[in-house]
Amino acid sequence: MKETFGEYIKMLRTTHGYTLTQLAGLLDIDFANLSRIENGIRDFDKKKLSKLAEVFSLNIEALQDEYASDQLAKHMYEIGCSKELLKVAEEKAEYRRTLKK
Amino acid sequence: MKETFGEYIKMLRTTHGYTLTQLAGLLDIDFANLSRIENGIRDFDKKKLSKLAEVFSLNIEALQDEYASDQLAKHMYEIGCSKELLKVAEEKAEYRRTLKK
DNA sequence: GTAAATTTGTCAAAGATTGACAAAATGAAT
DNA sequence: ATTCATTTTGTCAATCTTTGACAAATTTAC
Repeated sequence: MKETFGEYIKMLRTTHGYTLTQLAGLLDIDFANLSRIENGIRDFDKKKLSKLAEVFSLNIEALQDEYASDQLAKHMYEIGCSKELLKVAEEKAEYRRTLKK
Repeated sequence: MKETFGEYIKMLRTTHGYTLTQLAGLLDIDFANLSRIENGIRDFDKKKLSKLAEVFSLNIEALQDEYASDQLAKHMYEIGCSKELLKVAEEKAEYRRTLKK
């Protein structure tokens, strides 16, 4: 899925014909902040993922992966992550895995 | 470099024969917290990277990359990042790059 | 044993994120 | 062009997280 998590939510919302107010109500969040989430200004609250999955009948594990990959992509984007830096990070992540065993 | 940033600092400190108190003094941080940083309990403060580079005569850009890759590795480790998830994240990071132009 | 060094405990201060509501802007319909 | 619904932006207090600071406990080296 090549879109931000916010764009994904907006797609879900519009294809289901919901307004911000309606979806925000179902998710129990402020509609103005949902707007910010869709536009990438704020993050979607991780704790609300299960509710989001419920509302749109999505697989929760898949949704969590969408979320996690989006957060990681954001991190990578923010640090201006080159291929080389990513490679180093992968090795270091692997190293951390070896540590905790 | 296959170690955490904290381990890297500890290596630098010990090879230079500094105690926690001494290095903490040079970096202007609390020695107890430096201990936590070395042991991965707390993060090194990004804003102190230039001071760290100064103290050990390190290339600042290389040090910043060490730091960034460590932070990314930590993030990857924390979410239990699989190869597949990382691949998706890379694509999403690329997508974000295309957006901001 | 003890002195130095390191680690752990704790908590207040600083910083970042989120919730909430108001107000402004956009857009669609007529 | 006016109105009404919707979306976006502004603001700020509340909440959550991180950091700084110092005390106390533990470990290490002699």
